[in-house]
Amino acid sequence: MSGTDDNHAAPAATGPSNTPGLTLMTPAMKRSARKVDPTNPSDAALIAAATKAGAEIYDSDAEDLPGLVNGTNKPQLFRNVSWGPAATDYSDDFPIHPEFSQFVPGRWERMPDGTVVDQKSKLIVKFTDKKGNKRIFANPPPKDWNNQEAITALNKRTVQQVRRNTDVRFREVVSAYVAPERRWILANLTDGKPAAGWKRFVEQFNNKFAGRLLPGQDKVRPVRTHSSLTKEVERFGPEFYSKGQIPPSRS
DNA sequence: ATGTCCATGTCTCTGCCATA
DNA sequence: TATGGCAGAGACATGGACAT
Repeated sequence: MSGTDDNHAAPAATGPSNTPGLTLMTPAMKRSARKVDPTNPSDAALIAAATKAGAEIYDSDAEDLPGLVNGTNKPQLFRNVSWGPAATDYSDDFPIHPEFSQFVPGRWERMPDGTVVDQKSKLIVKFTDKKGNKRIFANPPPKDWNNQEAITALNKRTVQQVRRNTDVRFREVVSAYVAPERRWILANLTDGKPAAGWKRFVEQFNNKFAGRLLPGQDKVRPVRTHSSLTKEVERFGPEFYSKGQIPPSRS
């Protein structure tokens, strides 16, 4: 993590397990690392040294427009602002592969270089879509930047905008558990738990499946983590595994 | 066309417990 | 008491379905 910024979000090579034609934009930092804690003195100092995004996005101090924001199911969570000139400025850069790091709770986000930036500037999303058209999406700001429900809704909306209109993706497609994997899980559970502990269970599962091509499948099975397997069992234990059955798999 | 919901998989935080 | 590994639970992301 030293020296120059070779860890900016960048178009990563589309991995072998990724859908062809799509570009994977990996976030430079994990969510937890990007969160900023104003309570922490060193973070507070960073915030004090940073500059807030200005009225070109919207005037934060101006009165909101009357009425609730349109275009959202949760208008209580968002401000109905009057957008600044940036929302209609087509002279900017409109990348084909837009970068986007999901909003984190709090107004500020930590960057790879250690500084913090105002997430307000991420509300206006600009890119060139798959048809070559310049697009601008102005997503209303949350009333409370610390409200995770608002942040989640904002992230979902923004990511959909990118996903529907560009070939950029932010995470590799995950593959669902298939029947042979689930049969193995069922066969190796005792009273809903692995007899020899989860660690062993995960190892054995991956020895059996990870990297293998199963009959009727076109892709190699992925490595599963502890969390993935315990969640699978937690989710389907009561209705299926504990009754000696496996959950239905599609395909 | 676009916002949200649903189902599902993964990441992350927290607490427990054995041991140093 | 401090530490490290592990398990459980909750947060949250994704693609597709659904709604308007």
